[in-house]
Amino acid sequence: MKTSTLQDVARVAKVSTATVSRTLSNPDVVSESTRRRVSEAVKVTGYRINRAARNLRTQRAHSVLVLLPNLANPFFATILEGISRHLSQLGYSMLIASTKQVHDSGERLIDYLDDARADGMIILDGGLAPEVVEMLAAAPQAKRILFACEWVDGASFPSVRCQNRQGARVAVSHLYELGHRKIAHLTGPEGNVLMHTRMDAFVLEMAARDLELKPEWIIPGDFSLSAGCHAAKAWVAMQDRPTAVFCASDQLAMGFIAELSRRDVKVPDDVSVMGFDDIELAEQFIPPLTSIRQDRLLIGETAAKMLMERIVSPDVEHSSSAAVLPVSLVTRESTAPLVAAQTE
Amino acid sequence: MKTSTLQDVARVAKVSTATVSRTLSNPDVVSESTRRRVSEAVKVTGYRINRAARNLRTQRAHSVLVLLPNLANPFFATILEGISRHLSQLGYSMLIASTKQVHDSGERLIDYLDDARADGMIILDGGLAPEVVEMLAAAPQAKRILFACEWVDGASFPSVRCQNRQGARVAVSHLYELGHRKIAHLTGPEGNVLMHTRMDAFVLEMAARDLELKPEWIIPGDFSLSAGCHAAKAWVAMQDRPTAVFCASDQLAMGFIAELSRRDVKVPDDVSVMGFDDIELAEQFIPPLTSIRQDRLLIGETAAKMLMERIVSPDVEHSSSAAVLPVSLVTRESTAPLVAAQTE
DNA sequence: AGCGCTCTTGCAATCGATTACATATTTTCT
DNA sequence: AGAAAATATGTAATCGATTGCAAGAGCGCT
Repeated sequence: MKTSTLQDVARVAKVSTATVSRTLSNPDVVSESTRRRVSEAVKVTGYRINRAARNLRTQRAHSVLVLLPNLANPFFATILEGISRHLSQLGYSMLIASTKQVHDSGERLIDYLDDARADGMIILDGGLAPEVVEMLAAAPQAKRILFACEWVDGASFPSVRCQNRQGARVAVSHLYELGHRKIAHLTGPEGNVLMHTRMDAFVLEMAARDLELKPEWIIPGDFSLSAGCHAAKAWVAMQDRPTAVFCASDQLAMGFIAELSRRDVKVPDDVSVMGFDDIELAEQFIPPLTSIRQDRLLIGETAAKMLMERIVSPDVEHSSSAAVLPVSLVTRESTAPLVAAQTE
Repeated sequence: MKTSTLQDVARVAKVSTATVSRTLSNPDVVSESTRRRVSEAVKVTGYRINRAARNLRTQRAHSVLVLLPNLANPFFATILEGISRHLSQLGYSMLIASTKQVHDSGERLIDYLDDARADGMIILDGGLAPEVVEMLAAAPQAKRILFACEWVDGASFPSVRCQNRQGARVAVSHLYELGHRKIAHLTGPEGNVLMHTRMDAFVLEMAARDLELKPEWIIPGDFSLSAGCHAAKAWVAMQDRPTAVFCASDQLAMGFIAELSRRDVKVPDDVSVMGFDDIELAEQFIPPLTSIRQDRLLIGETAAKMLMERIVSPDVEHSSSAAVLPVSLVTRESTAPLVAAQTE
């Protein structure tokens, strides 16, 4: 009933435990005949390696911690899927925790790396407290930490991100080509790197095209549906209304459109709206949402890949410290050419 | 730079490693004075326990595997949050894998329990292949497996679920009280336990109220948005249209409403629609969705709690083998009283 | 035959914590 | 005072796999 150990296999195969271990982890060094005997013995005994023992001996946890701001945000699910896919290929497991929870429990993040629970860490939260970031950066394990999606300006951790600036540029360009000249931007939360990056690129692109940009056309939000609703009220109240709104997230766009439709403002007839992220729901929304697509599966896989490279060979110099993944415009029905009626 | 071990602490505190270990895990048995000396030494050395070593010695992984059908489904996020919350309180970690991925990688589920990677397993997927279920049930570790949300009929694993039948009854009752007599049910995927349970309870409740139920009013679906869209087409095509539709999930309801609105059918004016689950989005949807609420955080916490009890004391008889959590009706704007126009 | 080489294999130490058992010390009770 | 009980601490085995080192076997070459 008890699971069998290397010793059991060794006994059955009539070899030493060393030989069994080698057969399993490095088959080339053992002879053909013992290899067969051992394989047979493994089958007979139903041997499964004991990971706790291996982890202790090899000083590896064979798992990676993924840290999210908030587990309940569907945006992260596909990224996790990508991470998990790559990790399990390499025999690694994925541990999940939320920054909030870790913080509340009084645990220090670095402990996960310190106490042999995880070999590395993928952080999807750029909003860590500065003292936490500093502590991580100073730790000897800092090389096994990687940021994905979000990042911390000034810190030197490797990261995976999408072309946020390019996304904002493409968005403006798309709306411009539809004839829009008065374009607003509904932003993410103050202090968030993505919010700043996207807003910054938006402002620059507007300027590059010589488009007027009234201060009130930068509407502060926070990526959430309800912020989108609030923004809709602000938009309605403007005397000089933009004819198109570029939202920093799909959720914002959905909230914005939902509130407008409650007030009988039609999208895209009365105003064009686009989002960012291209979450699953964007396609099903009414109207289907024009958005900037991020390949979240690829983000996850790339993050896992980069991190694992650094874990497996900590000493080699790793080329790129930031992978920037492409975004693309997905045109759907929430944006439309400017019509005369709107400009009146 | 190397992390310090029990030995280091023992040396500094001038006691044996045994004493240090006791001080940390069972402080009551050591004297006040050594306790202080050890605590001091722990602080000085910056000691962190090595979990791999402890896991090996105690034969515990101090982690639990959570198995989902699909990581990308936002429905599970809150449940995970609940599980993780409870686990981390007890110093346990949460490992995540998707059934599909495990299957594709050729790994056997039971291996996670066998090889000291996890002490227990919470399965959120009732659709496991029968041979997999059988294998799990036959394993000596079967007592450390628990199902949540979904379950497998006939298998004897403990489980956590919500009052699915009660939910269906409350739904019919709600629509009935609004005056509806012709009520359709849009189901989940064929073969899914939730689908069958909810449909079954729906049919019984309709019969109990002596309401007519045409076969075509049971519309097959699969919990997804797009199935909802298809169902809407079916509804439009009916000669004798139900005035209310009870959907087996919120996503179904949203897809259903979205497609109707494309065809200028108004909800709730022309037809009342309600969902099941009360996902975050239900409230933001247009119109805000009437639904049957499941407390997903509680489901997660309860599942973790029940499983941990069984892991910590495997020998005591555990009272309830199935926790059934309450559901509640959340009335919003997608359901309305029947009006004369609809009956024509 | 004897030497050196390669290829296999075994011995035994090791990773770092836990804990049964033994021992030393103090307290309690008659 | 002396025995018994209670308390505190140390000794050393143990969990199960990995791996440096040494040794044996087999081979070719001079």
